[in-house]
Amino acid sequence: MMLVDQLATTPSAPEPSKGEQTRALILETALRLFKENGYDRTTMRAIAKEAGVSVGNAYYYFESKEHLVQGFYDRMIDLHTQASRSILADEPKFAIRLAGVLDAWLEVSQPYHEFAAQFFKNAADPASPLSPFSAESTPARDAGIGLMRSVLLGSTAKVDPELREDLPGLLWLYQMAIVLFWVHDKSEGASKTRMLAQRSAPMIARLVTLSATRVFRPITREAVQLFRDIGWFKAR
Amino acid sequence: MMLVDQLATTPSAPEPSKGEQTRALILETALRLFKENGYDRTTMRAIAKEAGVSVGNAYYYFESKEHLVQGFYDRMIDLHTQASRSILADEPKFAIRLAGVLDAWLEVSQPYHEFAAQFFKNAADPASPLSPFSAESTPARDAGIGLMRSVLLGSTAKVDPELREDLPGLLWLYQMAIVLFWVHDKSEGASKTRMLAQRSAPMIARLVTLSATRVFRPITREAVQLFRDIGWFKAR
DNA sequence: CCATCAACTTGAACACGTTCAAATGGGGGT
DNA sequence: ACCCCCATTTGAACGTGTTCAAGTTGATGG
Repeated sequence: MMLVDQLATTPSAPEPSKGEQTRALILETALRLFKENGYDRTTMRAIAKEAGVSVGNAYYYFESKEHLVQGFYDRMIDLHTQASRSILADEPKFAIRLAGVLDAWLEVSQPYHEFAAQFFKNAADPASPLSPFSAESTPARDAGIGLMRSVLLGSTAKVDPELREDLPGLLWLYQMAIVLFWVHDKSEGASKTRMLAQRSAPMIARLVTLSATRVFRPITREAVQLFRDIGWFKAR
Repeated sequence: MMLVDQLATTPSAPEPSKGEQTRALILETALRLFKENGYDRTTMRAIAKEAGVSVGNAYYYFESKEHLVQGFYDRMIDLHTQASRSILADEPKFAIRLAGVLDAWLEVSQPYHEFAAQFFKNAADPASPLSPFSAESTPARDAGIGLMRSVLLGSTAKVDPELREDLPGLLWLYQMAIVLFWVHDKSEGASKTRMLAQRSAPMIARLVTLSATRVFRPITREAVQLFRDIGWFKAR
């Protein structure tokens, strides 16, 4: 009853059924404990106990401990999109838009650096639902690619039309590379990753504009064709 | 006293002490079971039982299940180096040398594809000794970079001198990207990865030669400087 | 020949993620 | 009021990687 009030903060608040309440309670508890104590040190038993339910109940709503992290993913994407809004609205230059979006990501992710590093191994497992390349991550991946699409579309950059459609997917891959570096980055405040993002973004931007020039178009198209042939842009 | 004898064992002088025998027995058994049944499905109890020792005994010689995989790494590097020997001896063109070495890697790794995919999550964990970026993997990493160095040095390619020293480290990174793709590759015989390697290698080669041209030198140097500034070539 | 000591070996015990047969409970049909 | 159904909930039990106090062994010095 009290819980209804607590959880009725959803924007549209459609149906806070009993099950949904329990599910939300477990998820909230899990994310809080993950942030407080880290992923590895947070046991399913602790989550259940803290949420006031049984272990089995947590497994009734979430297939595994990893699946609990999907909720974290969704939240991060939300925060990232929100944090990117202003730069995407105001800035016309592609390089700055790109750098801004990357910086926004680092900003919202910073508090979860340790947590992220801990469960990253699961995310890298090809068989894990947490892998950014997995079918389960399709929504998250599409959201990320969509963000890169608006980085491109809202800019004044001239791009080879052949590349235009597939570029967001490649930019997302570029972002994943930066995330990979970030996870391994132990510098204070991830300053190395920030440097990497701020200085590599203009270089990427230069490559993108170069792709439209006569000399480079063949090379560009060869690369894009290769990505297509290995199924990079296909359903995953 | 006894330790002196035990540790004074030169590479060629065999000193099959009791401990070393047990250690080798456990390692051999583990690698065989890994290959036969996969990493996850091979339990420490099974390894111990098959080797005719106790579980605790296995932990006396290997810190963890993951540490057993270091032996696998070492073996792979050995096989890879050996499989690359002929192409490195005969072929002068950089692109073909690079593609050949990548193909050699795929060839020797193929039988372990499933096994590799299963423990790859551990390898991606920044905290794991199995991470290719970890301190424990320094010998393996150096061997890999060394192989790329001989790909470069034995070729006729002209490279910006500024880049020449650091290029092997970047080529190794390129190889890691291909390995990452390979781990996720579910196509028959990893045909997609083979395609990726065979077609991307010449493109990399073209980029490398372009790096020496007047137009590209500034861009090249900017990129190399960035890698240096984020500590890519530094001790890890 | 014995005592000693460190290298080696043991297997029960621990904490974890996960499973599942059984219990619970509330809402709808009669 | 009753009963049934099924979503929900329970917690003991399983298999795993890992730990550790205790035991065994074999060489060494007396």
